[in-house]
Amino acid sequence: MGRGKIVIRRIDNSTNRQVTFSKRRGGLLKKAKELSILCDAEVGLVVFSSTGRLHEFSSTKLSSDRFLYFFQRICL
Amino acid sequence: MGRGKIVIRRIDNSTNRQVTFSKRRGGLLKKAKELSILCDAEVGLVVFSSTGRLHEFSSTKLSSDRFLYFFQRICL
DNA sequence: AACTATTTATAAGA
DNA sequence: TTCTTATAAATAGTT
Repeated sequence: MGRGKIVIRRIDNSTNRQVTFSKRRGGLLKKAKELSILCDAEVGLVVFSSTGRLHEFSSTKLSSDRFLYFFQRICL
Repeated sequence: MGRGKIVIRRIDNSTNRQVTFSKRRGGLLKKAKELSILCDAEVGLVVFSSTGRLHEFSSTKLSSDRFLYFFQRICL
C-alpha cells in the first residue's frame, strides 16, 4: 500500500526501517484491536523492535492459562 | 475496506462473525510477518476465537525472557 | 469459496 | 519529522 509496491525483505536503510516500523506497528495494533472487538476474540500482540525495546502489547487481557499455552507454543 | 464502511463493534450474526474472523485473522498474521521481516523485529501474536480455540500464533520465536516480560505486562 | 467495489493502510514525496 | 497523497492492499457485501 503506497506510492510503490515493495518486496517483503529486511529494509537495509536504518532510517527507512525505523519509519516503516512506526507506521506498521500502529497499523498492526489497530487491526488487532478491531479483530478482538468485531469477532469477540482474545488477541495478544507483542512487538520488539530491532533495538530490543517493547513497543506495543495487546489491548486485551488474556487469561493466564491461555497465555501459558501460547508460551509453550512460541518458546518451548 | 470493502463494499461498505463498518463500525467497529461486535458482529451480532454468528455466521458473519465467523467469516470476518477468518478473513481478518489471516490478514493480521500476514501483517505481523511482514513487520518482523521488513523491520527486523520480533513479533508474537496470539488469537483466541470466541469459542476459545487458539487459531494462530507468531511466525517468530521469541526468547523466553522477552516473552515473560510480555506476560507480566499482559496478565499480571 | 470467489469476486469486486470500496475502504483502509501506507510508500514516497513535500 | 510531521503531513500529504497517490497507489497498493485488505476486506464487506455479494454471488
